[in-house]
Amino acid sequence: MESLTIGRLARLGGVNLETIRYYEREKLLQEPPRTPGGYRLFPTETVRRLRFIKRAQELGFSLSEIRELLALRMKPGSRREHIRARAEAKIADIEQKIRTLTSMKNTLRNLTERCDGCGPLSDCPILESLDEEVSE
Amino acid sequence: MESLTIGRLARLGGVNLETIRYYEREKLLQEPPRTPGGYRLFPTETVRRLRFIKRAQELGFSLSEIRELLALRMKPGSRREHIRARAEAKIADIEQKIRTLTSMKNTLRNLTERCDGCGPLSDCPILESLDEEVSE
DNA sequence: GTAAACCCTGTACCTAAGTACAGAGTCAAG
DNA sequence: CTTGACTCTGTACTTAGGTACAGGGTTTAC
Repeated sequence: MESLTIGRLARLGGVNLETIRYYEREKLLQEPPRTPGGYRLFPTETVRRLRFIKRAQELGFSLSEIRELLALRMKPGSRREHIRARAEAKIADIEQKIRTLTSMKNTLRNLTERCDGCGPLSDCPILESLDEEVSE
Repeated sequence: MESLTIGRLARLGGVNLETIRYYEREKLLQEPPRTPGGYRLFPTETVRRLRFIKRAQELGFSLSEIRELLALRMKPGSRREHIRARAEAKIADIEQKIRTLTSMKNTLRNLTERCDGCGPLSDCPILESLDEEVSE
C-alpha cells in the first residue's frame, strides 16, 4: 500500500497543507503512522476523504457534522440500532436540503422563462416568492 | 402597508437584532426608511427575505452568493440576457448540489439497509465509498 | 410628563475554519 | 556528505459571519 507525505496529500486533495494538520487535530482524519524521523505517512485513500470533506462543506455541513457523518462508519463498538437512527436522521436532513434546493431551482427556472417574455425585470417579483415556496 | 421596528423584525425572522443591522451594512437588506427620530421601519416582507437568507446559508451559500441570488431580481437596469446567464449559472450550481446530496443520501440508505443484515459495522466500508460516488 | 422598553451609532469581541510563519529537524539526489 | 526541498511543533494571524456592550436618544403606556 502506497503512502503519501503531507505535501503530496495536500496537492492531490486540493487543500492547503496546514489544513490537513488542522483536520487531524479536529479528528476528521485519524493520526497517521510516522517515519522514524516523525514525518506523517498517509494512506492514499485519505485523498478521497479530503474530497468528501470539501464537498460536504459546500453543501453546508459544518466540520462537526461531517465528523459525525464519517463516524457512522468508523465506530466498531456502537450498536446497530443507534447508528441506524443517526443515519436516518442524516437522511432526513439531506432530503430537506434537496427539497429546498429543488424549489430554489424551480423559482430560478421560472425567472428565466418568464423574463424571456417580459421587459425590464424591475417588477418581476419572482424571487420575492422564493422564501415562501421554500418554507416548511 | 404595515411596517416593523428592528426588534419585531428580529423576533419574527428568528435572528438576532444585530444581525439585521449587519445584513443592512452588507447590502443583503436595503436601507429602510426611518422615523423622524431615526428608528428603522422595515416593510413586512423583510421577514421572508430574512428566512430566505437563513435557508440559503444552510445550503452552503455564502452571504455574497446570496446577495447575488437576491440581486437577480432587484436590478432594474441590467440586461435580460445578462441576468438570464447568471440565473442559468445558479441553476447549474444548484443541480450539482442536488446530485451530490442525492448520492450521499443513497449511500446512507445503503448503509442502513445493508447493516440490518450484517453484524458489527467495523468492516462495512460503505461510507468510504461516498467520496467516490460523489466525485464529478 | 415620566418610566420602561426600544432603538441609535460605534467599537470591541467571539467562533469556526483555516493560514502563516519561525526555528529546528529529516530526506533524498548528486 | 552535503544542499535543497520537505516536514516537524508551536504560536500567532486572518476571514466570514455574526454578537455584545456603552453611552445616549426615542416611543409608548400609563
